[in-house]
Amino acid sequence: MKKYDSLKLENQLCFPIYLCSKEIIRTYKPHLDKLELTYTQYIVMLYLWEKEKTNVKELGNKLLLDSGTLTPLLKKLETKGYITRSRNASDERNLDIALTSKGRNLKQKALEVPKEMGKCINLKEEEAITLYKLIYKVLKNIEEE
Amino acid sequence: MKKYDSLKLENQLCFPIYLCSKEIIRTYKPHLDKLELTYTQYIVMLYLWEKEKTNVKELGNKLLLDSGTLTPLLKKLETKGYITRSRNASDERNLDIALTSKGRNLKQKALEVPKEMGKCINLKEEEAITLYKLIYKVLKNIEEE
DNA sequence: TACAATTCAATTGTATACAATTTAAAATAT
DNA sequence: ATATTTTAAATTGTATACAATTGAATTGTA
Repeated sequence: MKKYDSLKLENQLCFPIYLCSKEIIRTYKPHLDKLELTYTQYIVMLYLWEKEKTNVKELGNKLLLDSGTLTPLLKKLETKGYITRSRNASDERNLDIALTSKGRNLKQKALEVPKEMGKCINLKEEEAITLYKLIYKVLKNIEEE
Repeated sequence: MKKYDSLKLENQLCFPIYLCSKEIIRTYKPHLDKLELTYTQYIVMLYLWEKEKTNVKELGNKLLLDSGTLTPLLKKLETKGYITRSRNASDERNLDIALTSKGRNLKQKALEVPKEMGKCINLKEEEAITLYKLIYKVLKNIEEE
């Protein structure tokens, strides 16, 4: 009889998730190159395309990134002309981030990206939903720790 | 009727996987600190605890890391005394990696890590298996691309 | 055999990631 | 009102990640 070692499976669950994250990001690269965005810059833009405005603190909470990562990244997006960075008038500690029209226009080109990526990931809709739910369950469980 | 936008889901599948990978690695940190290992160093050690010996090329293929990442990381593991690095005698292009006795002994301490991590991830065995299979399916689909 | 092509680790350069510290601003307490 | 504490972004330092190049060793080929 084959013994099922759940401890080993749990041990190894992180590794394929880690590989999967890296591989999906690698697959994004050629598509994002066309937009002059890295993956992390892309998820910042995704958030801005939804919200139009944000600030560093909110972005850090949503993307789980700290200012050490965001500060240089946002400066690059500013240099590319996709966003503006400005101190909030009523609380100078906060740095407001807003889309420029150039950044807003980029959304049209970006619409092709999820289409191409869906083809690569290539799961049935039902499988994608199951995976999505399980990943969020793990995130929730870790958060509650 | 609620319209289900599969394109949007596919678009967003990468983001939770990316978050999940980061969060699991963050959760590993306090446990791995006890072993003086980072997460990437830990997965190298996991591979060595199974195989005892390897080389940079094989490690790169298994962990999907290139020499730019592995070379400095392996030098650190050598400095800690967990591995040896030596040119292969029959083909000097290859760098052999082997466990030291100190590295081998570390495995005993490391046995606690997956136990603690299983508690954090906290999925039912059936859910963990489903997640594991779906993640590997995505990896396989991307590889075939 | 000599020379071209290939292979592999190391190096260089850019971009995350995050812990820890610093600095400035705002909120709170005395 | 001033001092203390808290908050937020920036900075510093360490560690991945990976593309592109380099250099040494090996293989394939004319």
